[in-house]
Amino acid sequence: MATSIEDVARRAGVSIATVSRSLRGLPDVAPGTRERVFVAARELDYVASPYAARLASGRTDAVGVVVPHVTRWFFAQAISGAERVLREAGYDLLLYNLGNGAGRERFFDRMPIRRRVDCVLVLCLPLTDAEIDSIRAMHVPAAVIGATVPGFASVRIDDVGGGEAAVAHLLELGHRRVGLISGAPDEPMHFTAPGERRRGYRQALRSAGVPVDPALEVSGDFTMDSGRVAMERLLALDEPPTAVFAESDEMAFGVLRALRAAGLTAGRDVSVAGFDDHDMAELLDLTTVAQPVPEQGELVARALLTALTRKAPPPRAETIPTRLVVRGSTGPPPAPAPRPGRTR
Amino acid sequence: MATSIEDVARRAGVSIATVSRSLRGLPDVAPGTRERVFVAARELDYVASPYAARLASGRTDAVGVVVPHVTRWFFAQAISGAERVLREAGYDLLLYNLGNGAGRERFFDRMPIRRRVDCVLVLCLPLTDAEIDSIRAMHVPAAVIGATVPGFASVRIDDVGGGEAAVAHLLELGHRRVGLISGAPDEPMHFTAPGERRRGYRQALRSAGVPVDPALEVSGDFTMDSGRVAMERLLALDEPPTAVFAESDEMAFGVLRALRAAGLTAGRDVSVAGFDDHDMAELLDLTTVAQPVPEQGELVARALLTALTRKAPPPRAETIPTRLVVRGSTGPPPAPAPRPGRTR
DNA sequence: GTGAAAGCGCTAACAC
DNA sequence: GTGTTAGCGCTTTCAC
Repeated sequence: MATSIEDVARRAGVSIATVSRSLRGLPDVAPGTRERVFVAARELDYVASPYAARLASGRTDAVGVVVPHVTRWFFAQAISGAERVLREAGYDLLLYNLGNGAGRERFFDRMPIRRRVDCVLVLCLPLTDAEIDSIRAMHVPAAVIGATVPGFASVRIDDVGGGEAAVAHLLELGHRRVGLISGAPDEPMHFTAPGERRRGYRQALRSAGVPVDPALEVSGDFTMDSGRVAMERLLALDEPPTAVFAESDEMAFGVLRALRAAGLTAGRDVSVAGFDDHDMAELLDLTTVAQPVPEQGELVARALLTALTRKAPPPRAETIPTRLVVRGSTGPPPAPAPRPGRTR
Repeated sequence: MATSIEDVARRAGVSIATVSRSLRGLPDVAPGTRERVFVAARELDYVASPYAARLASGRTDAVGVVVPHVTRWFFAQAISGAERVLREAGYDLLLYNLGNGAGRERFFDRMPIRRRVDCVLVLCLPLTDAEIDSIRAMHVPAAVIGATVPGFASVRIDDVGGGEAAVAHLLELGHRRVGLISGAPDEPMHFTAPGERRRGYRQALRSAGVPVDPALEVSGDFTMDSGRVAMERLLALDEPPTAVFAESDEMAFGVLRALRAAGLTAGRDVSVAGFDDHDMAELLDLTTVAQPVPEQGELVARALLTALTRKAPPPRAETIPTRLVVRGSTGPPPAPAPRPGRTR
């Protein structure tokens, strides 16, 4: 078997209690003793069994990270940020990738995460009430990104402000018919981004004295393909918009695709603004609202660590700012308006 | 505290051994007894403590997954494939995201993964000999994707064939000056993809009777930006290539960017072929060599599970085929050759 | 400052 | 088919 704490104790000529204390850096160990233990441990290439430690201490030193899809840009970014701070703090990261709907159901049904983590980080954005209850039933600190859940710590961006900035930019360029491609505002999913970005869109219109036209608002589901379909719908309108704000870059990519298919050029014929500043946004020259995703992962991880150490500090909901990145996909409306008439 | 196996035993009127056997589905339990145990467990909402089980059984039922960057498309895809089969098989997935070079060094130095997993899946492609030794020292089954390591199970694609197919396609279109943008062939990293894709490139040229011109081969490092820089170098040649094969889509994206910056159109002025079939390849209309990444993750995970159950089946190195996907970024060379002269 | 000993909550022999 | 019991390898009191 692997070398155990007893082997180290024997070699260092001390008791296993002293070995435990020394190696964990606890006080009340004479410097010389500690040194002898370190040497013995090194010589034996000793590593404490984490599972034995967990059993004895009651702590798991592990955090569960639940994501819908590791493959989606946003989640991968968030995980990497969270992983860094958790790992640094000595925590193990148990990954639960939900995948499809069936996987999601299975997870919340069986809760395989129970009893194996000290806290949970749920990046699974649209959370139903039942799912939230399942997490709550674990009785460990929990945190989310991009949503606000009572009792959970959370980190999110200023979605309203971001949406407003994007649309204000389009309006400043002279656009008056600005389309919106929103994510699905499923309720009660506690996923507030779609609704808030839309609020930002409307607020910007109102501030500019431009009437809100429901015909210009189309729903997608945050995938590229849904963006393409939505844009096709907008292009089919009698009076298509001269600019579009997509609530995510991936949907904006779909918009770009629809434009190309229609023989239109982004930034000239139709302006397009996205949201996220996806890695590919720069390549595609997409104007977008940048949000620092790895940083959100870091922040939420730190919030979790805080919840773990201190005595019940009420979970905070942090909001961090976004930044408009103007690129080539937005420009003034085409000189000869596609149709001279205005709705009103 | 949480409800323990004793609570269940008491409630079901049996011993803890019977509870253990019943819940784990072991034989030699009377159906009625098992049922009573199940009911009691359900009523108490009992979940066995995984860590106690690990201590007692010696198995960890966990696998460590080591990746350089979760955020890179390839790794995220591979993880999702592997996660699915591991989770289904009841394994926990411990994620180790190396991040930067420092993180990598720290990991292989401290090996925080020791004693906590039954096997390791290393997606960390370019592996040094020292790193491989660190993994070996764990004395658990290990597997890799995209490389071949003695003693480790592995899954990879036919890189030579893929590269050859891409370049053959370009040659068939009539191109005679075909550039190569390769990944860095760092040795001894055991990461064979760059070299093999290059071999495919050269093989295709030779088969077509086109001489290999070292001036047309430039190195990148698999990032988009390195692809952009490499393409700029190729465009600066006296006789720039009319077609380019990039060893990864991300580098090909950089190529597309360089072309646009130079006022050139992909597929008309210069043909571009990539490798991977990245999510964005379709949007960017990039001809590429598709490789099934999640499937590779699944396969390698299954190989690991096999290594875990059966008695030492010698680790296999599997190779799976690729598929050429022709899109708009490749076409015949421009009719009036940029420069009429030919090298030879 | 250090050691002895009692668990932590299971699994796995072994006995019945 | 079921129960008893001895660990698994630590942490944590509590003495000294």
